[in-house]
Amino acid sequence: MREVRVRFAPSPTGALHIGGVRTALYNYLLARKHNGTMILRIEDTDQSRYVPGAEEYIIKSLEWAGIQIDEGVGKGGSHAPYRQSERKEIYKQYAQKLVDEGNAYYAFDTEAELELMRERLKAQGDPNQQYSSNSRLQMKNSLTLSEAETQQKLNAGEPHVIRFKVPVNQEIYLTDLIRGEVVVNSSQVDDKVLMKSDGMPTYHLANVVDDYLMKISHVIRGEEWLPSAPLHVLLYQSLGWQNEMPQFAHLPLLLKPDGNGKLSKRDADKMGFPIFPLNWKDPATNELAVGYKEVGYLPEALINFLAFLGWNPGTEKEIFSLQELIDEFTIERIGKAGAKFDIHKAQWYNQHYLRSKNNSELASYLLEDLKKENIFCSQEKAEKIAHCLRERVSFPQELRLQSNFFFFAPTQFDEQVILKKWNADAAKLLLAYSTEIKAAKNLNAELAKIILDNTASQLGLKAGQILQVLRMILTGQGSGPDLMLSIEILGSEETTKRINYALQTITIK
RNA sequence: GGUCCCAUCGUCUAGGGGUUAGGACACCAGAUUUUCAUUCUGGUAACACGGGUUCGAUUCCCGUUGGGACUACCA
Repeated sequence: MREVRVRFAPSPTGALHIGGVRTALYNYLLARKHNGTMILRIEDTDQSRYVPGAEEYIIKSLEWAGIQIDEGVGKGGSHAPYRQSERKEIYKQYAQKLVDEGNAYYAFDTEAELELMRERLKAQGDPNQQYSSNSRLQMKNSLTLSEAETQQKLNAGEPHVIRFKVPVNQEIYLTDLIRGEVVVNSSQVDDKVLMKSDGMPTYHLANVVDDYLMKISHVIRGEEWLPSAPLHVLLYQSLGWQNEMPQFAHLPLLLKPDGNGKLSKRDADKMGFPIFPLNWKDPATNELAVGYKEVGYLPEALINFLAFLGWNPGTEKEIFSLQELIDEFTIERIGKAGAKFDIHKAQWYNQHYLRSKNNSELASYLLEDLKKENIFCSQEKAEKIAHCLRERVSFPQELRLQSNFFFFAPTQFDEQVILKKWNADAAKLLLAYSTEIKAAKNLNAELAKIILDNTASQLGLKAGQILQVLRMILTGQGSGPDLMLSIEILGSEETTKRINYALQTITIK
């Protein structure tokens, strides 16, 4: 097997889509598995779609996800530059070579003329109105113009493109690692523009040239590229690189959760889940799209989830660290069918990975959030809170959300709960309990429970009678973490204070 | 419209000529929990359809249907 060199090659037209993260991940897994090289190439040949900040965003996103780049933009390497806009001269050379050898030609057609061509072909009943072997001879290009005319136009600086001269009626064979053999007749391929009139190459030329020059061994990309793969094969052949052609693997698409179609930002917004790894503020609209990171997804959870969208190891194991994914990954086990994106599964992974953290790690999430609100909390207390909340959270932020009553005493109580259980006996027990708790030394959950049971039996009552009320009084909530543990964290002073407040506030009916 | 790709529970998927078609998420029920959550146990639920090939097809082949991608001087 030749040295594995793969690339992730996004264009900086906005934030990195979650599907792009998966593509990057699969590339990365293959590279690491074979001690190969992961390259980041920025495909910024469309100046009109360039979005400032997108490149940095892509790099940061990959970094957060744990996908490491060995070579490329922001990293350097022996095949630099890795930004296509900086490789203009290189593409020009190869385009020239194609023209010189008769595999490409200059075309001077205007947009209006192209439109006219399509209409004409349509009227003729041509099923696909393409600029190709059956129309190129009717157009204004170096195939129809004399050499002198062409040269004259070129010298005059007339706007022009370079088009690929696709061979007539030729079967193009392409082996895809995921889909097997694909055959397409060249008559279905149009004379694609290789060099645009602004002097920039199109994706097709730049991609092939760069993959060749950067010695890419495997092209792993989304299925949306499958239709143009035959064109790329033809390009490799015309450039004489058929023996160095990379292997192709076209990944199944990520589909929207309901209905059908490619997963889009719109769908994600509608269903209420992120589509981008990190927060992204659209510089054009100033609109903020919340990222997976900010919503509280752990990178290891997202990665595990993403890896299983279209790939699986064939065993029943579903929890995989990045390293385990690297060890197990094979292209052969990537599926062919598109995968609907189910955020529930991602949540489940997140919950799993969050729980695998120890109390001190969980505490630091809580502490961080508290700090933003200027709420003081000791490390010890935070860890205790983490301990009693750890089975109840799927996202780090929930630690703060669910622990509010530890920091703020409730001022209002749900009447429904109070009314149901409140009576003279309950009040009596509560008062007695409050007194005992106040006197207790080294109060902990166990002791709080013993005191409650003892107090109740001394009064000939049952602890169960007031538990619900006690919870409401102490936390302001009808449900929550273990009450005795909560009392331990609250401490004897705060606990008695809250009980007494309730006794004063709630009037017995 | 044309070209190409795809098709197992609601979802992600395993499997493969003869299986009680397996797992996970979700959902439902029961148990545990003084609550809720967790946890445990159990349950509902799938081979799109029609033809072949075959002793036998969900699996192989063809077709149909359905879905998707592409069809720009965007990637």
